[in-house]
Amino acid sequence: MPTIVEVAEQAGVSIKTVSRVLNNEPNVRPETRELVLRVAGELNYRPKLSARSLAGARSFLIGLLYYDPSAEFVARVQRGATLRCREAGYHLVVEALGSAARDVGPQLDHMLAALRPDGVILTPPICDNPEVLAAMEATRTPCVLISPGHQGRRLPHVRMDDVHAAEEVTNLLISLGHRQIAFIKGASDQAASAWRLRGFRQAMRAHELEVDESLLCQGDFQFASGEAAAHQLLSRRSPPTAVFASNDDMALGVLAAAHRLGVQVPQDLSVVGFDDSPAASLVWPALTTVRQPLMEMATAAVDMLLERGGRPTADGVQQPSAPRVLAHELVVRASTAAPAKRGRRAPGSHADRLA
Amino acid sequence: MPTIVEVAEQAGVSIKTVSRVLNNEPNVRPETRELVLRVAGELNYRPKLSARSLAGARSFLIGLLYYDPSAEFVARVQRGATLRCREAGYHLVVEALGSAARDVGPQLDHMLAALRPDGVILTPPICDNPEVLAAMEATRTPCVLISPGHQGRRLPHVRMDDVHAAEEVTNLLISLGHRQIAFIKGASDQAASAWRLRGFRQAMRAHELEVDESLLCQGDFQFASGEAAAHQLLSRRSPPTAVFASNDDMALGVLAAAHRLGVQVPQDLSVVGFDDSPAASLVWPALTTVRQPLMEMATAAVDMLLERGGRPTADGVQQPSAPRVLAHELVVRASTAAPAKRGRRAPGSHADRLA
DNA sequence: CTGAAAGCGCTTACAG
DNA sequence: CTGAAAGCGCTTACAG
Repeated sequence: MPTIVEVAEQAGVSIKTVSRVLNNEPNVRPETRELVLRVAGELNYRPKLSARSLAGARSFLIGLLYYDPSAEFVARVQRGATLRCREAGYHLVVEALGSAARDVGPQLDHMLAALRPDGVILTPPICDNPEVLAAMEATRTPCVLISPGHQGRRLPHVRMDDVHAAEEVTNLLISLGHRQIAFIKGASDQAASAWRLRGFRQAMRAHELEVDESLLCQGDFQFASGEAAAHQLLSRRSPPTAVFASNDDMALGVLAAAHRLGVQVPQDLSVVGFDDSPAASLVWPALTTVRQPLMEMATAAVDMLLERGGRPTADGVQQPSAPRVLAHELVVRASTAAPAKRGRRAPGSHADRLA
Repeated sequence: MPTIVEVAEQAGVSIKTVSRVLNNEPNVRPETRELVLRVAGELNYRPKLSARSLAGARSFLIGLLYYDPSAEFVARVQRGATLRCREAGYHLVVEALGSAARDVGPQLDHMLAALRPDGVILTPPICDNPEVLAAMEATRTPCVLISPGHQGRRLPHVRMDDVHAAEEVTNLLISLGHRQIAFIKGASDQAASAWRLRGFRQAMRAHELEVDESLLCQGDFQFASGEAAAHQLLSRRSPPTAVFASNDDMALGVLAAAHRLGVQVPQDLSVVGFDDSPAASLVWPALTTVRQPLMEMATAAVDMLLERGGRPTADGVQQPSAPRVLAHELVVRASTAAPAKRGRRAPGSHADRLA
């Protein structure tokens, strides 16, 4: 493998000039630049990362830290991050943090000290882990959080608007004619759960519909909790005509329960999820849901990191990047429809008055 | 951040001795070793990877290359690989190769030249890409392939026994009493498709059952192809009582088609998939399928890489590691059952004679 | 616009 | 069992 010395010799310049050309620094005569570029190309020269990293201030490494999120989540984030990294000449080092939240700090310290990444991307739920956040600050490693909860919102982050998305979902159901809408909450320790519930409530209020608190079920983002909630909801005297589950896995549980109970979806029951997981389009009927712009969020995160990590601004001040909120997409599929005319609504219910 | 010099000064030894201790080299007095370890611990010293990499022969980096496999596949492989890497003091650099198979070579060259990973893990389908394999050989980078097709089987690799797994699936159906078993093939350009089909044929032959070639459908591993195949199969005069789809996505398609046509699963039709994707346990009825030991395959791959990358053997010869075949698991769930007694079998069929 | 020197923080060969 | 020297392949700060 050729080194910078060989390129310099072949081109008849100093290694410093080669370095300047390869790093796109100014103050090189166009002809010199071209010459160096040509020689480097001929020799198929690639600067060695470890040498650049040791000599310079950058490591050209971005860390991606995660712990047990859904496979789909990691995969999408990762794809966005690796693509953007490659464009910028960076590389992505991933680290799946061990399950024991206890020793997450040491694990991180080790990784940061050994690798000295120029930035780190943190995904839920570890982007809300105080120990992780503390380790990042202690080592002064720039980081960007993806979809953080309340904890992380004071740090640079990129997210979507969960509240607004949940409003849109609710509006869709209302516009189809649904009034008895059940809502299955997500895990209570995740911020997204609260935001999605808030969106649901806001949309209902905006349409002057009262939220029937008995139609609010506690779930935990798992399939089984959606299934259990649906069993309970569908065996009521006056079952809801629509169920808004806080994520797709729970919505799939609702679907399974409906199948088992002989409740037709979407004729007898509309079902909506959240996430647009792969399974959402693989089940029958395909699930109406919300697509998170995960790839876009990841590329934005890399951009934010590189902006920070790049040359300091003219005035030498590093502005902490402002949060970015990316657009989501309501994906309407086959699991939603207008409620059947001859519903089994309870007489005198709020819904009846509206109908 | 402390450097090796500071540790050496504090401990009153040379940096070479510190280096020896940290690398677990022999020829250090136990007391000296302990002293250095204590000082290093107090200073919270971590050797910088770029310096070790530049000075030494190892980069402590393992590359994981993939291109567009299922999210679940990457996630499982990656989790196994990162965990094992951490244990060994290594780090995992992932690279999602661009979609254009054309410039995969240059992308790889760049990555290998810049990073100089001590080894690379290749996943399907790029572990069968001749250009990729050529780039690996050209740079003499050790690599281990995960589940390669015929192309890659001459290189070090780790895989499961697809043929045997498919036999087991088929045996299960036969033992339940099925005789009219349909098989949906996978994408014809993937080796796993052929292996799974072979397992099916072998099991049928072992039970002296004839394979009805009209019950063999061409699929492509996608949901839609399974759905289409099922529509065709279920509208036959004498529909099969069981369908063996070469992967879960197609099996989910079969499930969807069955639902739509009012065919009860598993009462009227048993359905089996392959992969144990997350959706497999999220649909109703939950899918009987085969779980690939992906995490285990990944840790084995890292082990094989580290063995090669480690100190050369006593005789200085680097033995190419032998392939490793890891155990899979047949996961029996709710989508399989004995066929209904009053089947709609065609009179005089082979199945009738056996029944 | 260009270059000679020093140095990043380790490991490698070598010497004792 | 231990260490002084050289060097890995780049970038940084400086000088011209």
